[in-house]
Amino acid sequence: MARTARDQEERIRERNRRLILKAGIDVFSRKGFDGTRIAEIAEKSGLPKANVYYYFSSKEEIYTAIVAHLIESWDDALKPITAESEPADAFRNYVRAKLEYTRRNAAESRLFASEIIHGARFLKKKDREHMRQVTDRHVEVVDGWIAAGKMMPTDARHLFIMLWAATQFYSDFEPLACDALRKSRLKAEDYEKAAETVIETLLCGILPKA
Amino acid sequence: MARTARDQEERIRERNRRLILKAGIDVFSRKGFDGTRIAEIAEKSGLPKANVYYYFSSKEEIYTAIVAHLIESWDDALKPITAESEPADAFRNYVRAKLEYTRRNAAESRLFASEIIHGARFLKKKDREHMRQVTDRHVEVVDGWIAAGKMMPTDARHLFIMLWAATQFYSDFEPLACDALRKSRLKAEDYEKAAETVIETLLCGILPKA
DNA sequence: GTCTATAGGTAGATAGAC
DNA sequence: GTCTATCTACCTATAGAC
Repeated sequence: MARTARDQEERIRERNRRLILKAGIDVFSRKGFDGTRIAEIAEKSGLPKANVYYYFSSKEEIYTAIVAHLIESWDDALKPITAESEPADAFRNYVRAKLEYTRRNAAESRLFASEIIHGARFLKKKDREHMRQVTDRHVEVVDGWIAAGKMMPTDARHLFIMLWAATQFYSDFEPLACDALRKSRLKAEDYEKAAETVIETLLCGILPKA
Repeated sequence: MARTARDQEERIRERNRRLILKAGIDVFSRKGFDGTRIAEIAEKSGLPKANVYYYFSSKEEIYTAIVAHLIESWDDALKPITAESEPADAFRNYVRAKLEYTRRNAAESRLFASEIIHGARFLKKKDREHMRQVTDRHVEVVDGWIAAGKMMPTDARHLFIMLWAATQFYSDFEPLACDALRKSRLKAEDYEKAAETVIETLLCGILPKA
């Protein structure tokens, strides 16, 4: 009986934390850290403001919890780059997975972009180091492909920056992407066309083969 | 005599407005719109806070003045794309000019990026329309090159998004670029290497020529 | 665990003397 | 045109009853 009651409380805690984080992603991504009001996060999550402070001791704590969580989530999207795969397949899958992920998690993506643009004030050293190491591993794989003659010699680090930039753009800078495409909103098919263009350009370039 | 005095006042006005806008770019780009304090802009420009309000009636007015101005400035960087030039030369020049511009105006670039990420709240309709038209003209040129067999068939709009994304990234997301390149700060030579990688990939792709 | 009320501090904007 | 003092509003965070 005591057992059940405690479980019940634990479930409520878990649920409320989730509600707060979800609302936080929404508000932080639209207003930025300083523009965000705890009152709005409270409202969005259906809790009184004081309850938000019961679960998180400060605005910063909510924010950093969100940032730390989304960095973890990215590791999945980056898995296609392994030494066993062929470069063309690996990059195709990478670009598709990354675009699909940012499309489905546009708010998180924007929140992170804003955090970086404003100097990565709240990005934990540990998380940055993790990202650096993931990049290092991918660079090694690409350098291996180049050494094996499977790819043209290229700077792998700049190559990954290019792919990251191109795939993030559609969600992070959606108003610009909409303007450039002359659409009022981006749909799944626009992301599909984006993937095609990025992949085709990346693999073959734009000059005629002649 | 009255003439000289008025000119003198006009010069002072011009100078102070400039000082405020310059300080504004610095602070807004680091802290975002809501994170920025007028007191800090005043301090940076060497004026008392009340004087800032003498020249601009609100925080928003300073901010929108900055945004409107930097959109104009970009037109120059985009000039290399004209129908008379060859695609390879045009893109080479475009990428170089754009990277050079963002490197030299990193703060403005970040300010604009932050504005877009947070929904382009303060971007004037007129300015957006101007940007759309510039894109349209460039798309026409590229489509012409494709029709003339000077380029592989590609979606020109997505192609420009890709170039814009890749060239903005180094200044806008400098902390990420530094991490990816394993450098503590970006120098001119890093932008040079970026230009090479982007141009080479764009023109020829990464697959071996067989 | 939940919630009302409020303390405490800060920042945008203005009044008004010089 | 310049600047000090201040008004007003709002927001983070907490106290303390239930």
